[in-house]
Amino acid sequence: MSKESDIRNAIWQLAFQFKVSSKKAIRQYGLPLNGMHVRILHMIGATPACTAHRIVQASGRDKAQITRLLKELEGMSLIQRAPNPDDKRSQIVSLSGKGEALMARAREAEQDVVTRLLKGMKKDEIDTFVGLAGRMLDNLREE
Amino acid sequence: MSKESDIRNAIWQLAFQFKVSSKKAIRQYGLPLNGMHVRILHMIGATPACTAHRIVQASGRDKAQITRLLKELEGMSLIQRAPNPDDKRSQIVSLSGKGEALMARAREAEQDVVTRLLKGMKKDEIDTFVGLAGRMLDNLREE
DNA sequence: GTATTTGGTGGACAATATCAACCATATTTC
DNA sequence: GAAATATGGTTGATATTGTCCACCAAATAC
Repeated sequence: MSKESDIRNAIWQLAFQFKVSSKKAIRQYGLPLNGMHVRILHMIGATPACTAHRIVQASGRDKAQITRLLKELEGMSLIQRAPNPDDKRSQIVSLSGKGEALMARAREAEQDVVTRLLKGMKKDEIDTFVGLAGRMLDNLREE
Repeated sequence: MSKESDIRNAIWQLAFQFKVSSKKAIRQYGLPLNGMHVRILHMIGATPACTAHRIVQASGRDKAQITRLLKELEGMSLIQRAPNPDDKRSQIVSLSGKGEALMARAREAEQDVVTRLLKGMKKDEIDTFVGLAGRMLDNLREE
């Protein structure tokens, strides 16, 4: 198989299996969340004064998709919105107590997957991988 | 940011951007294919005596999904089916002339993306990346 | 032979992604 | 300051991708 299809395959397969494993782990923990929910909650938890726009930029997803996911999360009482003092068009979203609690468990579940993923990998190998992935990502983005 | 979210992010973002870029390239070439179509056509082209089951195994996707994609591809006259002499339940799928022609162009489009992806990367870095990704994939699969 | 497994199909539906129109506020331009 | 434009966000509509389940027919195991 050519080098091109190797790298293509590596990216697609790894991402797909990782998604499947993560989803399964989250479900085994009995958490009522799907993949995108978890990812967005992560970002909200990690970003101070997080707005929808910030999530759009960080995730690269369509803003309509983000709007809907946020609405769902709010409907599940996992996040709350507060007016943004800097811009009346937008709101600042943050995790609710329930959201924090759920994410604590989600982190455990995901940690299991990452641990499995990285089994037998040395620290510098992981760094190398993340570094190379970052460079590829930059290559695709700058355009 | 922690090492765990680094690797998670690296995988998700890289795969997402790669998918977006590939899709855009395919569309710019004016090809009436979406991501899964291209991936399956690749496999069919590369696999001698390719059956649906083989695609299911190689792709890791649900067999119902594969059935439908194959039906669509057959509807577009990009593939053809022939009886499998080894097993009357299954059929051997192969690219039609039209399918071959389309894939020749799709390969060009994807080649552009891979070239961009790998810009500035040394050959051994690419090998390292593919190797590490393969090990991670094995970790997730063996379970 | 019957029982079980396997390759494949179809229905139903959930999750994810895309595109365009639109509203309210912010920002720029003059 | 008013008009024009840009930005953050929402909604509708629709496409793509993924999942689960029941089922059929042929293959394999017993």
